[in-house]
Amino acid sequence: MGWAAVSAGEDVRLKLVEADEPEENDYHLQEQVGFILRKAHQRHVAIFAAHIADLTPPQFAALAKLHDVGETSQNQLGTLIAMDAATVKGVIDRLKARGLVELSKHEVDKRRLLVNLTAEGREAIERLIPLARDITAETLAPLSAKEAATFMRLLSKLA
Amino acid sequence: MGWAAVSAGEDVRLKLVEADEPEENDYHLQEQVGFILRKAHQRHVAIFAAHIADLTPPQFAALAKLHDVGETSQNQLGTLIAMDAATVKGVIDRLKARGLVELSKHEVDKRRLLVNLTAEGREAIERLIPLARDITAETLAPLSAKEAATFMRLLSKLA
DNA sequence: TTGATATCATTTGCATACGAATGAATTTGA
DNA sequence: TCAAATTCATTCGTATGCAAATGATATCAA
Repeated sequence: MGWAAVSAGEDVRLKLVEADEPEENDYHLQEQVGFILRKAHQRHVAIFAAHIADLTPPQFAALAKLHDVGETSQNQLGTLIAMDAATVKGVIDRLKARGLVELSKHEVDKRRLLVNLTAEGREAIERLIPLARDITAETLAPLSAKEAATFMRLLSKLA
Repeated sequence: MGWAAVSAGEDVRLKLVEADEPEENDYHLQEQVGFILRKAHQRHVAIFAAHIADLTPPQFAALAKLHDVGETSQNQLGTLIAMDAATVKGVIDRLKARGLVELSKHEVDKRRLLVNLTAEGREAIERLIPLARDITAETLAPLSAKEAATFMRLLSKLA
């Protein structure tokens, strides 16, 4: 440590600080919620990829939400799956290129771009939803059922 | 829905399924741990950006870890902050371009690229760490102290 | 010793993710 | 009604994030 060479003077300062406040002087990155949140998300994405190789989580989210609510505008879909306009455009473009969704213009409001599942897209999402349940289960596997319920409740408060 | 035209027959099927298993037939994206994890992470990144505008969370993580452990190889740093080799290279390149880290070759092992904080980088991270504590606090603000402790414990199990 | 492995770093390609700027269309309000 | 504000979508630029391929170097093992 840097203060070893001048330990006498520095020691006094450190002791005073510690006497004033019980606060930890060190900063431990691995204890910060943002860092752990990022790692937990990484782990989940890896689990997802192991179960569903041909779709990313955002792509799955778009299909699942379309399956849930039916035809919507691209922007509205983005709101529903927490993606900004630029991001959702890319996701939808790739799903369209693969024939899983189709686009059409809104009859009345000419600004809107309507997105809908194709038959193939519907078949795909209905086939994948059971796998998604497995993904959720595997992600939460390190927790007991009670812990998982607590975790989901608290995580929801932060999202 | 496709079964509307044959609703009578489908209704029977659905009821039988529900009788067999108490399982929920609907799939609710907003209840899946991966989706909420992604949103919680998004919220944290937004809070981070509001407090520290000129650095991203990964860049901060790199500086904070370098401050903690001192000079290391680029790959080793990546391991410590949970980034693969390709990602950490980009982060370090940008920090180097801003004069916050400096690179050097390992004397013995010529494969390794050593990374270290510059004086400016050290000054920056020491100035920012108090803000990072605020970021952690604000991210966890929706939870009580007890809930936050529980959450951190459970989240760590998933990371 | 040397051939097979393993490690470190780089590069390429693809996929989010978001701020900011832009343009078209719609809605609002004086 | 019509100008201002808003909404929807697109585009650009920047920054992760990871798989896969490659090259250089180091280590291991027969």
